Amino acid sequence: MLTKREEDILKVIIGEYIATAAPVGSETIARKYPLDISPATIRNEMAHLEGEGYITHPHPSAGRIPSEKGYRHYVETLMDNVELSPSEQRLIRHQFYQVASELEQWLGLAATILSQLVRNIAMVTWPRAVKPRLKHLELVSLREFYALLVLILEEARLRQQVITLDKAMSQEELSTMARRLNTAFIGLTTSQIRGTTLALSPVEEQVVAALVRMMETEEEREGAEPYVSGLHYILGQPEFASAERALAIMEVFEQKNVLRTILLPLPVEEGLRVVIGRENKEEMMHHCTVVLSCYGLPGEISGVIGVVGPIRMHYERTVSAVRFLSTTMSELVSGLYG
Amino acid sequence: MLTKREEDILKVIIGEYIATAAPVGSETIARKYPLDISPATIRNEMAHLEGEGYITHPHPSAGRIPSEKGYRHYVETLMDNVELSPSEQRLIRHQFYQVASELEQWLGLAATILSQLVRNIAMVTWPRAVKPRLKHLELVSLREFYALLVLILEEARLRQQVITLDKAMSQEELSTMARRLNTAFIGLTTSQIRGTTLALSPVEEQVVAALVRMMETEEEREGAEPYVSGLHYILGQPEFASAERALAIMEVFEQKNVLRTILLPLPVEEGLRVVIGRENKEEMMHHCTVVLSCYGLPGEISGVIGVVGPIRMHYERTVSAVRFLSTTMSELVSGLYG
DNA sequence: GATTAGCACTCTCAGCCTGAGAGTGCTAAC
DNA sequence: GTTAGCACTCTCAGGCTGAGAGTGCTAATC
Repeated sequence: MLTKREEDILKVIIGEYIATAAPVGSETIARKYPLDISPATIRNEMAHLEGEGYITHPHPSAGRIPSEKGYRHYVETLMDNVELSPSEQRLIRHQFYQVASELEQWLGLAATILSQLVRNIAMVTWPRAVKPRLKHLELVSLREFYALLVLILEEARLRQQVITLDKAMSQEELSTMARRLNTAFIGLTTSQIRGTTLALSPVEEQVVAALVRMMETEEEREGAEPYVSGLHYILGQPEFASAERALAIMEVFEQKNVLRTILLPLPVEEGLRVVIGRENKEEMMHHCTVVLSCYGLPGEISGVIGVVGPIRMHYERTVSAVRFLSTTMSELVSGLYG
Repeated sequence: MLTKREEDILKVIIGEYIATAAPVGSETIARKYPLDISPATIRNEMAHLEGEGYITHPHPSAGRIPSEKGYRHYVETLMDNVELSPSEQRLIRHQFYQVASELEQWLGLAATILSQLVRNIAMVTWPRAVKPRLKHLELVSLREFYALLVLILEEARLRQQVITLDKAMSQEELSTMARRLNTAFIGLTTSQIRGTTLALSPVEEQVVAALVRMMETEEEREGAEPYVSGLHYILGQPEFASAERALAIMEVFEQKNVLRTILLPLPVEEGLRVVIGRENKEEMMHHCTVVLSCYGLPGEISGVIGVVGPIRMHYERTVSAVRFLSTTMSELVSGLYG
């Protein structure tokens, strides 16, 4: 167990280290913070903190830096729970109301705003219903034997595909077919559509096959690529200046499949989660901290919003920014589908 | 004017420098390439090449490196005009035929393939018709007073927007309205739609206003964000290892508006263009070379495909890769809209 | 007259050393 | 329990040095 004073010192060390990126010495603490104890006492306490594993030495004569255990303790108990300033909150809300009320726009905007707020990489996934349901389908004639099949799913998501037809069909005929299929399939999930018994012409069968295939693809993929913003911030961080680690991060963000492993650890419950350094499953992310939160309508339709940055990140600000944007996005989403 | 032998030497210097990123000395040239002249002679020739501005010294006792003028000369006259190997060509074509025949998929795939081929950043814009024309519109009821307006434009592009309605309308009523508007507006450009005299109900007027606004936005924006792939390659290049220049490039690619200045210099004629270093308008790009090509159906519907990398890039390979992919994309696009 | 060998000269770069600076841990005194 | 004092350790920037690479010039050669 740590004493109150040890916790104070740990908090100061982490605060200083986050701000300066340099090891923190006992002298510095005594000078900058009014703890009213001498450097020597602080040194004794630090020796204990080190024994408990909350801080370490990069080398014998350097100051102390927080260990991952230290950060974890900080995030869970030490950290103040601040909020974004009212003026920032107003500004952000304003930005959302300025763009068209389209989900796609909001997602991009949320990623941009968040990355600027925390000066790190931000990412936002599409909110996903548990199973895609067909809301509407449309067939548009492109030219003989070719038509564009457009699906509108719940959550106002569009999917399109060019399909080949067995016989030439006019726009009239296509529209009639679309109306018939709409009546039959509206509001259904993939498996329900497959279960429907409906007398289909050969051409209709083709269309339904394509439809089912598209919806299955939709079910399978763990969401389309998330919106990512602020990749360049990683290059400004001293711990990634060497280009080598930065390269690793960039590769993670360019290989879409790896991204999944970052976003996966969040159970679909509400609340916010901080994954520090080696707590990440993906080895490439061992030098990063991820702050994630779900947004949307829990149980119905929800996505993930989060930040990726170096372990030495400004946790208070990051957590408050992620929390605020996740709340804002939840409001927006529920406004659209509530 | 340069003599044949000087051109040979220049070509060797550029080839060596591209391969090794290190200044090239007279000894190296004599040893590695069978020009059958001594280092001393090569030195004399190099002095002349330097006088003419084709190469420079980083410092007095280093070898020579090509100047931008040298690269330009290389690209225009010296460089061999190679093609991708038949097996590579086959592989690429195969990859295109494997994905669904959707433009969106092709664009992403083209960017990915190109960036892997040249190990640099690749980008592909949407192909754009000169003026967007309405192909089909659709109205889907979301809930009372809210509807989703879906536009399908030529080139199979979808746009959607949630609109607010003055009075509650059922899906039936919306479909009827959509049919009426389709009949009136099909195949028209924005200005033609505005010019149409048609008796409209207040609600219809709302929809048309939204429709016109969406199409205008479409006209204005110089294409949606291009597909970009391979950002991480820039970090592997020795000239960008310092993280500082890499940062500049990353910022260019994250601020979408700046991207326009990279893609703008290409006149909408056919053919390929190489923009070397300071030839770029954008100052941030002064350390980069951009290789661009139009693709599509000239005059009707065309986009841009290209590569961004350090000035010291493998020009032969880059040019051949961009050329091949632009041809392939042209074929695919014309297959869809020819 | 073009080419080349020889050589002095210049500059970079890695490696080494050094002293200043920062910080610790221990001990003994308060 | 706290603190002053001090010896000790380690890093880091700066200066120095020798090896290495490459040039440009000159004089000899083809």
